[in-house]
Amino acid sequence: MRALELALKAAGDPTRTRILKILEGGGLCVCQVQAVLRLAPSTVSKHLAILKTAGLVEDRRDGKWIEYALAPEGRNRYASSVLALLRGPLDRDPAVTADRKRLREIKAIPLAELCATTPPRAMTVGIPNRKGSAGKGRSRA
Amino acid sequence: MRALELALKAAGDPTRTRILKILEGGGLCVCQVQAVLRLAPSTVSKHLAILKTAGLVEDRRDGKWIEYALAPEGRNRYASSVLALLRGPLDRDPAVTADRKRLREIKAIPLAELCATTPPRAMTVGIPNRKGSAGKGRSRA
DNA sequence: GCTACATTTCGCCATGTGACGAATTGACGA
DNA sequence: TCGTCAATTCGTCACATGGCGAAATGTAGC
Repeated sequence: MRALELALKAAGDPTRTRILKILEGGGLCVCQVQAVLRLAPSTVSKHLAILKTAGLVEDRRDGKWIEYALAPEGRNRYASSVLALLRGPLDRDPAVTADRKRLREIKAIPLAELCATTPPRAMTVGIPNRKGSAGKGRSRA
Repeated sequence: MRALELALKAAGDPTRTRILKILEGGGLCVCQVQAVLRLAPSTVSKHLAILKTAGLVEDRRDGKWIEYALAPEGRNRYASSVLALLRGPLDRDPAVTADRKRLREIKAIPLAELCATTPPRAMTVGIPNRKGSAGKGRSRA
């Protein structure tokens, strides 16, 4: 039961669903995923690790980058089913289409340039990162 | 995206998976589910509420009991898919077969008798349930 | 109306999870 | 060899979740 549970829980998180949906267009390196989601690298990395443990994605080193892609059919019985479940119906979801749009822009940028501009806050245009009020998790004193 | 997320998260919990699997044999009232799972009524009720919110189950009042059953096909697009996902492959899972065995025993008991004997400790063989101290989750210092 | 009782809601505690920044790891290229 | 930099791991915080018991809810039957 554990394997199915892992797959369902992995896919049941909105951030990870977003990741799976943008990976439908093909494998991406971590910094590309990060650029689309606009989350901290450590956060993205953890989500990817969870998806990998659940068998939903696979990683492959490509030079200095690591590419993540949806797990191929047959790799994991439950994974394939869960991925199939996401395949069609969410394509009209605003969050998904927005991420896809952003992904297209990001794919146009060479990897070296994209990753270099990630740390400061290159394309995180609309996201002031909210000081500690209620935005996300962080809130120093 | 919310609907799919709810369905996946609801099904991604082991206790709720157990519930869904025992409901595959047909609708059950809360006290029957509780007797199979051997969990507190409030806990079972909460799980059922989550499954209902996710569209995976439906409830129907039947006299003084409330019967829960798997949601029929077509009721909720994602729910049907998720339920289908659970349908076959888990049938060999030890936890699932054990629950099914227990369910058969429990179905043999008339509802009035079953529910009446639930509070003290009818078939909760290994579960004393004494007030305060002997519980499980609560182990005060 | 009142009682009985199946179920739900509420309040609580322990644990899990998602987010972050800082520090660590591991390839590539100078 | 050593620095650089993508990615991961570690430590922490705020919040969500699962479990319980006690109290509230609502229906059936008196």
